[in-house]
Amino acid sequence: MLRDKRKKELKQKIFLTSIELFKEYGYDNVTVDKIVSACGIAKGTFFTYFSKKEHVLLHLGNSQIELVKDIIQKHQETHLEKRLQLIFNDLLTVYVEHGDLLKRTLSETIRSALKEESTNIVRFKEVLTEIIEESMNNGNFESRFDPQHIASVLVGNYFNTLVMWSIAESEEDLKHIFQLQFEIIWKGISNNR
Amino acid sequence: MLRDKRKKELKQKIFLTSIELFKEYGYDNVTVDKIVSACGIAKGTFFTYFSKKEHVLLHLGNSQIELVKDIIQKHQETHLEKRLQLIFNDLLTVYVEHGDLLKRTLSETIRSALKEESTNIVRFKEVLTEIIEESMNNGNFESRFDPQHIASVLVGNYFNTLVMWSIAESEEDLKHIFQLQFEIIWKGISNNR
DNA sequence: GTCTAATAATGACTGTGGTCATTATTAAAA
DNA sequence: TTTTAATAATGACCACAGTCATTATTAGAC
Repeated sequence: MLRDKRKKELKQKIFLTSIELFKEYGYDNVTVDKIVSACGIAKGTFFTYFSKKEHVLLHLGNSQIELVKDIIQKHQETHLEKRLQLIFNDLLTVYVEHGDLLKRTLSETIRSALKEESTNIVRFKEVLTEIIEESMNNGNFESRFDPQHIASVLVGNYFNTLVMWSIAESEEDLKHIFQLQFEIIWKGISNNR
Repeated sequence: MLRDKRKKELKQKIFLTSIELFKEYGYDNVTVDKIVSACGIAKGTFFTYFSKKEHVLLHLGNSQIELVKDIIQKHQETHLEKRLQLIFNDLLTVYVEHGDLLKRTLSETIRSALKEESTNIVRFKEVLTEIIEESMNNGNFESRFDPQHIASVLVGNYFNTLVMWSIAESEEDLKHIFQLQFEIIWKGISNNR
């Protein structure tokens, strides 16, 4: 149907325009009115596509999480540790590309996870749980811990790294810090005694 | 000075009244006007004490973090693992006491950490770093990892547990889940090979 | 092509967070 | 006690996110 196509296009247009403006002027300095006039639409229209202004950022976050599946497909490494490292590495890359918007997206992702539906983070955890179980079933990985909790710890560490890095404004490489912390976690996860 | 005492009292009054109202009606359903009329003050006065409505929640979060030092003093256990468990356990207790407000406080804590100053989480991490270093210097604890990163992983896991638990609305006991994940992390941290 | 039902766009309007110039209060100086 | 300078309280006011009754557009039925 033509209508559906147009809708997708318009949503995308609003999304891209918003992001562009956010990057240029900062989230707080961009009013919905500005977005709307930049798109050449009425204010109400914006809200038929994104019920809240913040939801534009969530859309950004979501599209990242959508990527998780692709990224996982991409890295068919059998060694779980290596595979996880590759996956997280790709995710961090995508996140960092959005520079300053990262912080805002990050807090909106967490906030929405805590408020409304937004299964976002939960889905992420589920996907990780799956590949951990898969590795366990294939005999490529052993652990005395529950895949659920392992996945939870991994996700927690991922977000923690992003948050801590953002706060610190550290010059240190994000991926490097993640690597260091992943090492600690991995030692805890794996069966090496 | 008399003035200073009154200021503290008023701030506390605004704080307590707000929290009470939030618990009764939910954060979003309590307008600043309502708080203000419940306190018998003018709107502007509210904002001389809390520059944003959300800052009331941060005050709640902060006062928790302030507790960290007391809690640490309280548990002078020499065995680091045990000591950390006791500390986190106390923190979780305090947090959970605020029930539904927990989620909102949590996301505001993270959000503010990412936005403004709010060294909150950073301070928490620093305090943990200190006691880890202390234990290392006393020879009570050995690890091949950097205290900074260990503390970071611990803090990450603490918040992660809270977030995941809040999202899941799990009936499972928060402390139990934390315990399971702490076990994983601790195995990663400690020198046992 | 016309009619109709469903869906989308519109923008005046509202509620609420937050500001700021003005007024009131206090602590200390004269 | 009076004066003065600093600080706090006030509430009319503003900006902006989000709503909703109304209008315009589209897809399909006939």
